[in-house]
This record gives sequence, structure tokens and C-alpha cells, in this order.
Amino acid sequence: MSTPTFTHRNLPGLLLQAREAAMGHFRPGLRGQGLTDQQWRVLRELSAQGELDTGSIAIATQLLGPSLTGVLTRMERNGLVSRWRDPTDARRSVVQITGLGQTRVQQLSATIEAHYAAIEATLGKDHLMQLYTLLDALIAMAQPLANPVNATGMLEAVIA
Amino acid sequence: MSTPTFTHRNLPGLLLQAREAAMGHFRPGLRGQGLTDQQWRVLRELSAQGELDTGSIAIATQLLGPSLTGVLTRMERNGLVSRWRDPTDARRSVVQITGLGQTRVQQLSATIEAHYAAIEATLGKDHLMQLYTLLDALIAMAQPLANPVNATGMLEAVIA
DNA sequence: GCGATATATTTAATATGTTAAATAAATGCA
DNA sequence: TGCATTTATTTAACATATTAAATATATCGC
Repeated sequence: MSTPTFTHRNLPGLLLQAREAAMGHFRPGLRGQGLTDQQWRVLRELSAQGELDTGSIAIATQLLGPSLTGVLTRMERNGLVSRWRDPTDARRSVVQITGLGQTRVQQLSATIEAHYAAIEATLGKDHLMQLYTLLDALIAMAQPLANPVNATGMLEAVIA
Repeated sequence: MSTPTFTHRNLPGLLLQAREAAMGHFRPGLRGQGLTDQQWRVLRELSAQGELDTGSIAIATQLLGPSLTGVLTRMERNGLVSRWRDPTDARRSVVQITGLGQTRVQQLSATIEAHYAAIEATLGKDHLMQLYTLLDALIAMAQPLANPVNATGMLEAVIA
């Protein structure tokens, strides 16, 4: 018998499976409103934060700049958000959720909250809080390199 | 002040951020070997399990059938895996890791194990085990609908 | 053995992800 | 002021994700 190559469990794989398990509860509702996962991430963030520049949206949603460009273009086309240039810094784009976008969020929020209640009931509230804490700790480990907008630029900054 | 729309934290978002945090440690090594995230998932699974049919690979890697088709095509082109039809059931494709693929896994495994040691040192071994347990519980909640190969077919099967 | 149904995978079309390079505007400083 | 550098976003090229439909093979009941 040869020694197994990996002695630890596949952490990214488990996180991916867990995310898919959670999204499995939410996804049918999103699709029912004509939303992709990525569009929902943007919409949820805008709903919570008000108007945001695309850089902040990229960080909050874990979407890279080029992906976000396309996602926002389609969301604007579908009337979910509006976009304009920041007058005080013409490099930045600012995005706001529209009334239609708000409506979509409202239509989904009740169902989603109900699913959270189900998750809480299964795991137990204390265990869910514990999970949040552990995920926060894992996320904190990566903070120094967390800016997802321009990974190349960040890397160069670190090397320099 | 209006009531916030969501009373719970964004669990899929946290899982995504945590996964990105973990992958941030591993990704540079993968890219250094010319591997995408998805190719690595397939390679790691084949390395652990030996030869597998594409359906099993899809489940293990959380890749949908059509994505997997393209990923395997490119991996075969790059000499990482070989593919053939199952002689006992010509509907199935069977995939095996090549020597080159094994080499890539070996070249990466030491670095990756070292990163796991770092994660364990930061979180503490007990907390990491606890995290595994909680993720397992979350994953188990979705098991009845877990087959990712053909979500449409599964849904129809449930409805029927 | 044969046809209806079920299973496994691939094709097609569109959306998203990733990397590098380009564009554009702002900032810093001679 | 004027130019080099930095910052923010977009474009381009290719890889992957998603959904529905197509293809091919297998299984079941007769």
C-alpha cells in the first residue's frame, strides 16, 4: 500500500459543496425571478448598501472587474440597476438599484429568510453562529491579499 | 429607519469568500503547473480514486456534465488524463490520470500540505475539525437533490 | 427480439470567469 | 504647468458555467 498523497480533507472542495448545498435552496427562487447567481449577489449588496462604485461591488460580491462589467451591462439592460460616472472622479462608475431591482429583492427575501430558518433549525442556532465565526477566521487569513478587483496589480504591489 | 431586508448573514457569500481565501493559498501553485482550478479538482480526485467514469467525476468535483466535457477535452489534449468508452456500457466514459498528471499532483502536494498545516496552526486543529463537521452537516442537508450531473433530470424525477 | 422508457454524455447557445493588455482619468512632483 | 506614475474600469481572448435539446446506448416489459 502506498501512502495517500493528501493527509487533509479537501477544504476548498468542502466549502464549494457546502455553498452549492446552500444555494440549492435559494437558486430556484432566483431563477424564478430571472436572476443569475451573480446578478443576485450584486442586487443583494446594492439593496443593503445603497449606491456603490463598481470597485466596492467587486469586493463585496467576489466578482472580478471584467466579469462585473458584463454582469452590470446585462442588469442595466434588464432594468435592475442604473449606472453613471462619478462626477468627482470620472474613473469611477457608480451603480444604484432600480425600483424593479428592489421589487425583485422584496419578492425573494421572505422565501430566503424562511430557508435560513430551516438551516438554523437543522444545525442549531449555536452551531450556525459557530460556523459563521470559523468562516470569518478563514476569510481573515487572506485579508492582506483580498482585493479581487485587480489580482495582477495587487500581486505586483506585494512584489514591489 | 426601515427594517433591514435580511436578518441573517449571507451564508453562500461567506462560503464563497472562505473558499476564495483558501484557494488564494493554493492557486499560485496550480497556475505554476499550468492548471486551472477545475482541472486541479479533476486531477486531485483521479489521483485519490484511480480511474473514474465522468458521472462520478462530475459529482466529486461539482462540475456539471457540459463543463466537464470541455475540461476533460483540454486535459486530454494537455496529456493529463486519458479517456475511453466503458466496454461493458458504451454510454459511459472512463477517465484515468496519466503519468504526467501524477507528476503534476506530486509536484503540488507538498506545498499544499504545508498550507494546510498553516491553516491548522491559525485556526487550531480542533476548530478545523469542527469546521469540517459543520460543513458536512450543511452538505448533508442537500443530499436528496445532490446529483449535479443532470439537474433537470433530477428535478423531473422528483416531480414525477 | 422489439419498442417504450430510462440513463449517460455531448452539442449548442448564451452568461460568466480569468488573465493580460488597453484606455482613461487622477495624482504626484519636478 | 507638464509629464511620469498610479488608479479604475473596460476590451479582448480564451476557459468555464448553465440550460435545453440532441445523441447514443441500455434496460424493461411484453
